[in-house]
Amino acid sequence: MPFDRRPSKAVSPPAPVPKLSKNVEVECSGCPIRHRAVCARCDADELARLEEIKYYRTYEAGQPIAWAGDEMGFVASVVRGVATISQTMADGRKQMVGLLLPSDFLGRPGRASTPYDVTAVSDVTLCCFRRRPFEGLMAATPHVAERLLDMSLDELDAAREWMLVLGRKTAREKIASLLTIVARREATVGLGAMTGRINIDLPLTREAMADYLGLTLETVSRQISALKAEGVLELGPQRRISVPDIRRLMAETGDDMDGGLIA
Amino acid sequence: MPFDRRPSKAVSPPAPVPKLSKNVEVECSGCPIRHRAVCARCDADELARLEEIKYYRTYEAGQPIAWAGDEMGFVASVVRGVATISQTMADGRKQMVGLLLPSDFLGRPGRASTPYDVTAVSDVTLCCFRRRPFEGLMAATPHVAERLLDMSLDELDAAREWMLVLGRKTAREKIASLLTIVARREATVGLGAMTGRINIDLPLTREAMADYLGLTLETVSRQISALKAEGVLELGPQRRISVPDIRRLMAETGDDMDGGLIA
DNA sequence: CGATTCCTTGAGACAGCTCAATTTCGGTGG
DNA sequence: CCACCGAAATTGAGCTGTCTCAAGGAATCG
Repeated sequence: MPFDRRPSKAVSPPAPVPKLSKNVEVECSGCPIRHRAVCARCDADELARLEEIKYYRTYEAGQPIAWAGDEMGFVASVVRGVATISQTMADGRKQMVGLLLPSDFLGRPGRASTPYDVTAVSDVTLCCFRRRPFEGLMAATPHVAERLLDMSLDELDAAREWMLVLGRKTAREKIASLLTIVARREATVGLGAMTGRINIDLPLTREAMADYLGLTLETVSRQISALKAEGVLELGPQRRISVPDIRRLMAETGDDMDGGLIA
Repeated sequence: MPFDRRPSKAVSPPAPVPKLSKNVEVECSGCPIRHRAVCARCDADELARLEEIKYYRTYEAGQPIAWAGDEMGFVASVVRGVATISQTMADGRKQMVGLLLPSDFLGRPGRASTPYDVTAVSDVTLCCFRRRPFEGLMAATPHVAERLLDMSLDELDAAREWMLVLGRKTAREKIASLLTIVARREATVGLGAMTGRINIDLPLTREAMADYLGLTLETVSRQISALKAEGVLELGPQRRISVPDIRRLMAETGDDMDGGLIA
């Protein structure tokens, strides 16, 4: 059953009716990404106005969220799940250019159509805001725009870090970098420090990793096998990866990891 | 001989006296990047406040503007010249992650130190704003922050386009992509349309291009020689490149260039 | 003009790609 | 619960685009 929106209020017909899913989380206050998403700095008043224009939408693993060139009537925060942002060339070569994890922002205010394919990798829940009202809200209240600027600059840094990975690192270093980055991100968000054993839950197929790293899936597989053979990582079922000693993995990234957050 | 500036106007003392260079351009109204830089949307009032905290600084070709890890007391707009943003790995591998052309913004409000090396490639003039006052101004007036968000999102798009280049394109396609991007940018800014013969003034050495493209300088040289041999481009003195037919070059980028701005 | 820096070109090596064959995994229905 | 199926992953063998190492040549600048 789709979440039901406030049942009162004779539904204003222009609103696009999303046809999805059972979850009915409406309270921002209880939202798992409340303090990390684009709404992080909103005060009660701003939150209330966001709440008015927000709705949830879910996608199953593997489903497209948008194709390049699509009109996107909304922008959104990822509440849970993982999605990828990718570009495809005419002959099929594909490159992932972003990974959307919970609290990440999707879409660009002021632009109607995405230039990227966006795909749900695991089951994904989005907290969507219709674009127009969101843009109005951005103009009216400073905190959303401020936060979005900060998040965008973080993304730009991430993209630049990734450019180094793509342009200059070996296959092995690329794999280690991907896993380290995801591990770091998971450590930051939730539980666990960047030390000792770490479990990485990265629901990407070998092919998806390859598209991320600018490699072929065979090369990804070979490198992972090699790292496993050397004991740097262990493979569980369900694409689960366990890293006995995160520092050994980080040592394989090629980065100067002195300036690390190592205990 | 460098441009000489209006010699008049007793300098207002509070401005930090840049110890550089003879040029003293003070009027925003006559600024060549007035309508494209971070100040583009400022009204007269906001501009006046910017004018109070701004000062010019110049760097000669080849000089470093900042090293990774440096404290940066200012943020800045590039007024003229070209600078590169790059990252270097411990073992010397280097990757450019950004190209700063006139009107581009340098630095991140809210952060004291750069994570990147920034280098002047040609003689560069920056319009600098001391960081603290600039941050204050951003909080106080909406137009600067708005414009900066837009510019950052454009940069993010550019970075993502670059990720495709780095991850999935062949050496030849990389060269063609770099030249096309610069040509497009030059066409947008100034003179010339994206059609017919185009002159590209890209003051990058082969090595710098290689660092940009994730290649070696030898491969860059070979590919450029090949394109020249095929008549796709002509090499002048001073690193000047002339493209007889821009569409032939664009056809080599691997992009689907249907959606082009081709006449 | 020398000296330096940048560019070009060649020849051989190698990392990662391509093509191809199994094997393992995860689900599904009998 | 097991047999089966398709998708994903692994592994092998040979190929190739780019890198590495090396030697000249062309600019540019005191």
